[in-house]
Amino acid sequence: MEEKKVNENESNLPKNFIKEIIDEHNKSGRFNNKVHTRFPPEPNGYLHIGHAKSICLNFGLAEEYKGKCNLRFDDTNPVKEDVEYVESIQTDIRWLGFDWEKRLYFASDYFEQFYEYALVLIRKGKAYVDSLSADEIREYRGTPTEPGKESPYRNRSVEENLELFEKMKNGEFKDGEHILRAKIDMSSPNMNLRDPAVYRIRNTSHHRTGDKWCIYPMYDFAHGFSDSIEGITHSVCTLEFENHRPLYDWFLDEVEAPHHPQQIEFARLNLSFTVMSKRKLLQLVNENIVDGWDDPRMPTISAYRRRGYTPESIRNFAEEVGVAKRNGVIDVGRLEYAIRDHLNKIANRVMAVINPVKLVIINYPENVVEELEAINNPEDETAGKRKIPFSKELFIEQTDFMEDPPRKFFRLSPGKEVRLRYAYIIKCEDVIKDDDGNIKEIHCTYDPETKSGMSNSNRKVKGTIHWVSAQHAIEAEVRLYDRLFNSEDPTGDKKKDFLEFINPDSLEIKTDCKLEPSLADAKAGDKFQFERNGYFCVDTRYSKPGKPVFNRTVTLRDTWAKMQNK
RNA sequence: UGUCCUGUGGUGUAAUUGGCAACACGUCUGACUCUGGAUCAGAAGAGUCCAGGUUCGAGCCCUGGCGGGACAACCA
Repeated sequence: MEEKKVNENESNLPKNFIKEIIDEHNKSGRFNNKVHTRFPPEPNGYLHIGHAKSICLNFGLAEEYKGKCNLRFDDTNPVKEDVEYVESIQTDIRWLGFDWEKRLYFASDYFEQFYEYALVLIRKGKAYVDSLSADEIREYRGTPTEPGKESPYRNRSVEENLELFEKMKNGEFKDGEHILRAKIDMSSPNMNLRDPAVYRIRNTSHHRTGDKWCIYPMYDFAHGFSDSIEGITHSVCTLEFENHRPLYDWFLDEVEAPHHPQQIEFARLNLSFTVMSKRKLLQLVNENIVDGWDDPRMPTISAYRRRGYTPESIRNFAEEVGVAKRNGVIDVGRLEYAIRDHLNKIANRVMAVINPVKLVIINYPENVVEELEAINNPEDETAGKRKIPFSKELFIEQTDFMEDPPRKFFRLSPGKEVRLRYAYIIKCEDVIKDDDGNIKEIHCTYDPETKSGMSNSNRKVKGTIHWVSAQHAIEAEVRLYDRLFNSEDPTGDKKKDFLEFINPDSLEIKTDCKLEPSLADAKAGDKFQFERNGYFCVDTRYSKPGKPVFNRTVTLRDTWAKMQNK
């Protein structure tokens, strides 16, 4: 047999258009076969799953091509930014499993250098101080289909521009009084080239540079230079910056920057049933529609972490959805698939009853407790086994019993048999109700010959249900989370606000759940599969010793529920 | 009535650069099962936005349409 040889420098991951561009660069030697990327968040909010895609892309590319990836905060707008965010962002990236090593940078570290570049432009006659108001500038800019017109201040002398810019820097003006603009082309069909703003006056202190500056550079000016200074080869960003690329290149060319990176744009992640814009997420937080940035219903990385998602699942998801330039929407079901897939392999199984109803085995002796053996994870032998107590009185799931069952109902109903997982086959003999007709207890008999593992325990029954011994059960609160929106595209309806699509049932709190006793010492963040229910984790905020709170990460695939929906 | 980007099963990505459209999720069968989970076996589903052209041969190339997206912050 001929062995397939895999080139060590070539990964087995699928190619995307960015890797193809990199391959071409490597072939032509444009960047000396180096790959150096960066993830450049603005510290003005929490990272969400869309950022996760970008993080996986940038760090992933670096890893794959044996290059490096920097973390750089794009902190050029002090009025919106905050140190709280620079902390959370680092936490989230580390949690995802990426390492920027010593390369933690801030655009604000380069303010001095940026200022020098601005002077170069002014001296070349490529930038000027404009004294129009913001409103006037907008009017002069024209529209996408009409050319703009030049500012009356456009032809100030270099000397005057230098002097004015100096005064801007020295804090001699109020916000908005003047602005430094690049002198390009007011009639360019690309709006970004119509004399874009370069430096604006902000008499605001910056979270890192304090009061040293009262002028701050704009994104387009600062970003390319930051990339250049750091030796970035491939500056990967989202599609909306496509029209900015000519400007990115213009700045670098005009100051004759020694290193000129390649900007590459890809389609940002859109998820169905989800809103992703920072503004809208902030609104959900501010209006207390959710319980903070890390509310498990949010699409933020911190929320997914709290909800029980694993870094691996998010990275797999990012790899699976791929990278392209076409805008599309990914089905949230894919994210849910990714976390089920991972948790299936690593989460220990456990029995927990979320909506309990009492079940009494009338022919089982009082005061007897059996210790039954249960498998922790059928997908992982090394997870071992544990003991579960069994006794006369149990709790089972309300939904596992029906007085009047439909066809194909494999669970318990009067006169029918079912297996209690890891225990016996039981038969429903009687149903005890209160005066209002609510089921209080279900009475069953058990067959002692059918204990799990016994030689003649192989009798076939249609269903197996989970249970918890009543006297041994520990009580817990369980939070059942569902999608935050009940519309596939909450922002797609122009006539309705996205808040009208909030799913009123996105959180259901169950307070009298009964769990098997092994869960007594579960710690915050621990993840389990509640058999036949879903994956759950111990909440990191509300769970207290002796008063545990579990979050539902995701349900199990449920073909029974699917059948019922038809 | 501009510029740039983009159109491939329901969804998302591929197609060794011109050679029978593949993979994943989803959907549907069936098997297995002490989780209606997982697993296994299989199926349906696109002829690649449209119309021309080049070619023995086009999802890939050319021409012209049509659809979708982005751009008018002193945000990033």
